Amino acid sequence: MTQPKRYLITAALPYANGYKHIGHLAGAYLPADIYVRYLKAQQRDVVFVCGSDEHGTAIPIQASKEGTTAQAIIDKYHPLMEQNFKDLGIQFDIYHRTSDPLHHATAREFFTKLNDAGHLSTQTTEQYFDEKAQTFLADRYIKGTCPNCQYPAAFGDQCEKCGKSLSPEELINPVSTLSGEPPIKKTTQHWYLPLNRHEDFLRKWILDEHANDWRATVVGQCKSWIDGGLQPRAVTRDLDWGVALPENVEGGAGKVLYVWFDAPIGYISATKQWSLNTGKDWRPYWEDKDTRLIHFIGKDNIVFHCIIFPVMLQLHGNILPDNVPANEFLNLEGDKMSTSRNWKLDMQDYIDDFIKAPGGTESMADVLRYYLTQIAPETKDSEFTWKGFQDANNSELVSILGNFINRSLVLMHKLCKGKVPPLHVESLTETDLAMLDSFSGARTLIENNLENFKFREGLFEVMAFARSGNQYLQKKEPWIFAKQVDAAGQLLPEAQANIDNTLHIALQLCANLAIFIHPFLPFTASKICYLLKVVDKMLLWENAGKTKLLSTGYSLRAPELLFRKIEDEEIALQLTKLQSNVRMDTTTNPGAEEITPTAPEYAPVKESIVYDDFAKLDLRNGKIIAAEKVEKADKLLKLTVDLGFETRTIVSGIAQHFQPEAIIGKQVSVVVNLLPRKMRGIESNGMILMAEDAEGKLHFINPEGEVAPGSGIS
RNA sequence: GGCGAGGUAGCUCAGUUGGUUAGAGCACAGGAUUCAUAACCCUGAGGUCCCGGGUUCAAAUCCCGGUCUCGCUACCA
Repeated sequence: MTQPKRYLITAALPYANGYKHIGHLAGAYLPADIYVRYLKAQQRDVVFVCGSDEHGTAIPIQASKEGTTAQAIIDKYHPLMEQNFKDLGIQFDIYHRTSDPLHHATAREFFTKLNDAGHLSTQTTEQYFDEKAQTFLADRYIKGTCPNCQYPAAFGDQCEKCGKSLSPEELINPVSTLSGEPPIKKTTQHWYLPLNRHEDFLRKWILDEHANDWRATVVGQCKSWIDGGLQPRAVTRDLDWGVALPENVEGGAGKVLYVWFDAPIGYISATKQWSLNTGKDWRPYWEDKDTRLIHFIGKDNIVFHCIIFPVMLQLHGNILPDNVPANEFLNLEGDKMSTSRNWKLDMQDYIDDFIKAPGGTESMADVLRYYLTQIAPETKDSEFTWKGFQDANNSELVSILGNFINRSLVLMHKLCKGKVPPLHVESLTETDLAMLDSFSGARTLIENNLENFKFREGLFEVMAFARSGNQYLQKKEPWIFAKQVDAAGQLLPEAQANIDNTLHIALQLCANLAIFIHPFLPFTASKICYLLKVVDKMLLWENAGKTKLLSTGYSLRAPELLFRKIEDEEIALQLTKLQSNVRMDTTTNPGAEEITPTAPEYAPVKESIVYDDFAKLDLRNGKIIAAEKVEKADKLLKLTVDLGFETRTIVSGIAQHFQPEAIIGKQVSVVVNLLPRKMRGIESNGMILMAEDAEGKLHFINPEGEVAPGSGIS
């Protein structure tokens, strides 16, 4: 593989609606940072871009939760996230934001170019518009009389009574469910990215050309999408938060770009901002074929970075990504990380507890980087446990890496007067030579792993190198030679030569360790440099594997410990904290995800109703007398419910929460005057009321004691 | 239900195009040692390679069926 002229590395734009957790860190930012640091150590031309994704509907939703404005939300979280990354040593060349005017201009330009060239399709429709609410109405927000069966409360997409699919235009006397007013018709036009036109290109590019060099899970996911048939995807939407369409675009007023379209363009605007900051040209990074573009993301983002954005880039005349090393998910203590349940570890929390707390150090950032790299979900989901974290620190960082550096320096101070001892070539043993020989081999191993995005294995090789240092010292036993003295108490010259050689080599190994560990643990690498009294420039990769990095006679600093032990109490504290935090705090830090718009966790309180509206509902107590799973549906249970006056079949979407056998005999609350509806071929006559808790689990709503089936509820 | 990725030691994971006795780190046990943060070093124990068939001289690896986990998707009024 020939080396490209330059690299552009991106890490998924974090969504600016709350703190990001360590799953995000392990999935995208940390591997990206390791890769970038390695490339930079190689002195390659590389730009590492990232930034906050500040559009989409989740931002205004978060704003209403926090009782503030969308702008205030992004202004709050953008700097916080930027600082979190800094504290953990994630070293972006630019951390931009999509609310920046430069981004808006870039995204508009991108849209315009595609639109002018005819790469977007449009669809103009007359859509119902609620003047009172000042918004276009989605189909299900419109009600009216069904043209088919005259049922007066049919929805805009389907009549509940006769089951006929409808469009809002067919409804007689349509009414907005938001305001209750008759909506007016307003012409609206939307733009679409016709992905279906590019199926051949995607098939060839991904399934042929990258079948082997991309991760299996990435290719598989793409294949699944392509085989499923690609559909045109709406690029615009009627919303007031986002990148407004260019003014000269006819019919574009009041519309913004869909967040999935504008967010990845954020990589380009970030590069432009970097260009403004540094005076370097941004264009080659996005246009020159000699640039290698790499997107680091989590697996939830595969479709955007492998299907949609590449199509956009290709149409716009940009280069395509060379690889998209998507990671799987990171679980926490036996369970999926969840923001809504607060089962997670935020970067901010880790920083507060281990780095910025009294007695905290920067090196604790490296401990997290170490453990997260060691368990990186490169091929399958993996799990963060506090015990694992403690073990990784105490048994590996402290005992192997930290200990080797420390014992080398201590021995050197005790046996070599605090200076790098000379190398006595004539007295080198086989062990010495083998050790020296292994330096370059270690470099090659680590290098190959890093080039192929195998960070877990790369880090393992670094530790293996440190371990070999311990074995070396053990074999050479300089502390034994230190006892070989003559009658006058003077150390024998052969013994001194042997000691000198051992420590000379051990110290050169320390210097190499600094270089090798640097992409992974940058703070540790700097600290080793400090102890060895060398400048950070030594960390350049060209020095890796060299055996003469430290010059003879150079005096080094007194040893300081690189890592401290993590006590059981600290781990217990974190576990307690995790448990006690569950379910609290559901009002802040909502759905954390990049690019993909998210659904609200709390629906806003609905429009007030009068008592008569409520009285229309007929709610009854019922008893489940039979339950079975509906075929070919994951979520549906077919229930037979005794309502006293009759027995009904009701289909309910609760299969993932209850075993059919376990709910027989349960009392339930039923809406009995809901019109029948067919689901998976079975007619459902009513609806079971359920409560959803913070964990998303469903619970029946039922009376405290036994109440006769058919009894009214009000 | 459809599609995709996985299931290998107590834990985290390697296992290239089938090829001796399936590997590593950590944890665990025993030993040795004392320069080092009760650290290191050596040795060892520990496996139904998810299950069942099939192909083959030979299967963790290839094929078929099943099962479990995760993700996407459909079903949720």
